[in-house]
Amino acid sequence: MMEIDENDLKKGPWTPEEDQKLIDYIQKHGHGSWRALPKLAGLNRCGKSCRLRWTNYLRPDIKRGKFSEEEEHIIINLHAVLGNKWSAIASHLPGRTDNEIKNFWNTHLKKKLLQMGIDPVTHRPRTDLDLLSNLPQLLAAANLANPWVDNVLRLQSDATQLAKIQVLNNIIQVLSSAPAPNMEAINHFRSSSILPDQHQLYEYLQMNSKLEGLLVNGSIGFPSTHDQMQSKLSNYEANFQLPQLSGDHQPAQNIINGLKNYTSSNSDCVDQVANSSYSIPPSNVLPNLVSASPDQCSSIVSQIENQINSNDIISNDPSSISTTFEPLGDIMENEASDSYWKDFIEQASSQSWPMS
DNA sequence: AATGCCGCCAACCGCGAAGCT
DNA sequence: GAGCTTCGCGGTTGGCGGCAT
Repeated sequence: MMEIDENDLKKGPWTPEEDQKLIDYIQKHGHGSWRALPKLAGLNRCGKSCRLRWTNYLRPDIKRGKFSEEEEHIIINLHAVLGNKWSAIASHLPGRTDNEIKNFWNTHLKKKLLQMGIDPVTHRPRTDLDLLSNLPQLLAAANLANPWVDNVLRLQSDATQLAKIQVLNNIIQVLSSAPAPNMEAINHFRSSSILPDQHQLYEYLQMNSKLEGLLVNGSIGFPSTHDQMQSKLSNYEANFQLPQLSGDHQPAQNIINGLKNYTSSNSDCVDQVANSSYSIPPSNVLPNLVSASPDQCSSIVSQIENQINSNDIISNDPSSISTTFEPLGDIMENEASDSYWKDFIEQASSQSWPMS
């Protein structure tokens, strides 16, 4: 425990006597040179150890005890902007030291954010999926010819519908992660006249995690039946109470309505595929598929793939969302019976998203 | 009661920046 | 400008206490 280093300087925990010596000396003389201080104060410690003891523990203006909820919010929000700049964060919290904040972050806040589904490093919703980068595989999945399924041809068209739903599922994930607070967004708020308070920003972070949780918490990240899909959407709708940061939530509502309508009108398809021996793999582990589809299905899929490749829409950059929807809209236009699909894509792409 | 595990947090360590000669 | 010293920061360590077995 207690240790003496090679220069006979004491290390380890400070005794009350040592604390008192340090306090007395600094109150009388100020700390001056930390290197010279221990000798002058009669302490058998190195200057660095004295400085740390003073700045992290003995300073009279130190606030001890539990962090308040407001302090928590401030730390989280500042961390989103500043990263691990503990001293910079501490400067916004009178009475708190960088060491204390760092410890609090590592032992409490980090876990809390993870539990909320927020990546404590990026402050964006955690996602194990590579979102739109799965799109080509996903769409290829519509071109099904699963050797384990007897009624391959019927399932092929069903799977096409299902793939679309999963595309929408991914779109929601992209949208829900798009407005995650980042440097730019927070700076925007700072300079704007609609500066939100810390609580609003915090609620906003929580909202992101709710969205993500609803979408990815399922065992395979996708509702397996029509009923589950509808139930998920209802939950999503019920939870969709974004803080009023910068306007309406119409895009999100459109998406929810769109998915509800779409899954309603295709409930047979969703249930059939889900209940068949064809199982929907996790969206990030799509199977290798053999092309053997009816003309219509095959043609749609290849068009989608071509469009995706030619428009280079695979991106994790949230700012690319609006352009992402444009080629999809064009593609869907070719399927006359799915005019709603196109409307939905257009609606989603034409509306701006809060904070984006 | 003894033991092991785990979370918390004070303290240490290493490194880079700033200041001084 | 180079070399040395001092300071401050962020990452890591290790002791302590609480809890489970």
